[in-house]
Amino acid sequence: MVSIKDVASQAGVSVATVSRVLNSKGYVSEDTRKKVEQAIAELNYKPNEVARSLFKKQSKTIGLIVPDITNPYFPELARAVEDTAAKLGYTVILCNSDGKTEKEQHYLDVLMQKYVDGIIVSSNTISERQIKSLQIPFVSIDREISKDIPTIVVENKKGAKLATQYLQNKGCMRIAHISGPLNVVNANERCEGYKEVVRNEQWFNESYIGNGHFEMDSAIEATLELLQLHPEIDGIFAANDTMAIGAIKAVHKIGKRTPDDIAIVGFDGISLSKATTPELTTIEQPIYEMGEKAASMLIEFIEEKPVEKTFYRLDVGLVERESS
Amino acid sequence: MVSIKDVASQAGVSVATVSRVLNSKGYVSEDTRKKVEQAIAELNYKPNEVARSLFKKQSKTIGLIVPDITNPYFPELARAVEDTAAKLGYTVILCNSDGKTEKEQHYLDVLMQKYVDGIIVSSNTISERQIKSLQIPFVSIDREISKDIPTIVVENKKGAKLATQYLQNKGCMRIAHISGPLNVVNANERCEGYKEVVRNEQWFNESYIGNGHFEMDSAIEATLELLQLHPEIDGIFAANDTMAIGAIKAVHKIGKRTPDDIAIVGFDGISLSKATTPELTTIEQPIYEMGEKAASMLIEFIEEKPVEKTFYRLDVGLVERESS
DNA sequence: TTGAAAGCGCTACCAT
DNA sequence: ATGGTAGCGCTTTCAA
Repeated sequence: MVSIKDVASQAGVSVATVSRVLNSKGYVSEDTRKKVEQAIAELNYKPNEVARSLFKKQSKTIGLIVPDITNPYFPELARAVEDTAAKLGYTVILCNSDGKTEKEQHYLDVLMQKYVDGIIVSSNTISERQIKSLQIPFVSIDREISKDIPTIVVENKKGAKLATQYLQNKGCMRIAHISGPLNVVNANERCEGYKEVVRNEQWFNESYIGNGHFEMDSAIEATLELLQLHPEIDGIFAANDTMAIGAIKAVHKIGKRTPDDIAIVGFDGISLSKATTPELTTIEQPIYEMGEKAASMLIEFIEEKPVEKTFYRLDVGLVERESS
Repeated sequence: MVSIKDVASQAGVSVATVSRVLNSKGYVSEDTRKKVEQAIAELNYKPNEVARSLFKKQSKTIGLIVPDITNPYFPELARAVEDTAAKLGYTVILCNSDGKTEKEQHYLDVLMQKYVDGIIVSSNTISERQIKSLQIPFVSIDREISKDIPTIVVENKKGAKLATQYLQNKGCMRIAHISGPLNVVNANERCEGYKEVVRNEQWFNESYIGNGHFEMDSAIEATLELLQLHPEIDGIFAANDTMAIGAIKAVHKIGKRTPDDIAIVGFDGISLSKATTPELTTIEQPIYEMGEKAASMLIEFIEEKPVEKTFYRLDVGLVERESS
């Protein structure tokens, strides 16, 4: 690799001068700048970012910790983060935590050692203390950890109400809910939204809520149980799209039809939801926008630019398709 | 951040000694090692990887360039790469190229500046010359660039033949193909495999091949055209799962049924293929294994360990589900 | 067995 | 306007 020294001698100047033209900082005469630029071009010189990082104590790199990039919600998020970071001159290190505290802590350590300039995390187990002790810019996405931590989330409760009311308006008389793990804030909020709508219905009781883990198999199982217990169910609101797809499968399995016998609504608006038959009616999150916002906010922190707001609760909307 | 100096003075030794215990290299008496380790623990010292990188000229980081992480094929691949890299002490920088040469070149430059130790790329546009000029370990995945470049691909042709023959065995009399972009090697191989099976059928001619771009909308369009031109088609082999899903939708749209009227087989085995109704019969690639292999091979190169083989063509298999 | 010091490539301060 | 040089945190000779 050609270094700044090579450029300096090639151009017949000192490394200090080369550094100046590199960073457009300090006085450089037009003439010498030309010479240096030519030398750079001739040698195809690219400054060594590692050396820069060591000196500047920042690396133009951010870390992104997600539970599992294989979960269809996260690729779009990751893409948005990467796009935005790249646009602003940053690079992103991807980490999969599987939602496990040890893995998260491990990655946090590794990222700190690599001098990343900031971190975006989607986690329910990480604590405010843990984050604060890092002492670097941080954004929590899709999960609310503390009002004190910059956060991007969506209107979970509102979305859940929207979904449930929509099902009511469609004429559903018995609406069940398949929840996510209730210790996860967003799953809990979605469940609350559902309950708020049906709580006062005379038919309602807690047995209309089945528990899933945000993935398909658990939802199939939950749906099957629900339908056995309450054959009169004619509408299901699932706490995410993957589970809604599981619900569709379960309904199909016992020979009923979607939406004719049972209408189904999901949550998230992952691209998968357009690929199923019937296409899924869902509460759409602005996933790309969330990633974009998280990255740009993080980088504003990093570059110490003024940040107007540090807590975003983005809006969601109903996308009506064929499953309802 | 606490540095090696802090540890040294805390332990009452020189930085050289601390470095020795850090790397278990050179002589250190049991006694002083204990002292140093204690100091490290007390101060919760973590060596600065950037400084290490600068000296060692390697960063324990690898780059992963994919066209688009949002394409359902790549998350699983990325996960495998990340898992394997993490296990071996490496970190991965994710880059989305959209298959564009400029973006690829840009990321290649950036990754070089960051001193990544190696790069894994999925690309059709990148050239052997480009790669060779990088002078760092490199693995091409899912795309064959040159016999000279370490590569992980699958038996595309064999898989395509498998799919087409299977459709024949299922009793299909007129089997169409929806190809990917034919300038992409794997799309071309899959098309060749299909042709090899049907070429000698009396009904066959090139108009049974529709062109898609490996994504859903193009496949819907292609299928609609194909079906209009040849209403007698009773089997479709799509060059990837996303397009197969598009085909299912198109078939559904014109009121025919899958698999009763038209059987459909895809290619890839992405997790999406299990989520559709009907579930997709497909030629399954060992995606995770490919990512795993790519990462471990790359790291073997990086660490200059002996590598037995540098070109893997992994096997594929038919997974029979409901769409056929 | 340990320490002093050079040097990885770069930036920024201080001279000139 | 330009150059010399210290120093970012670490590893690795070389000497002691």
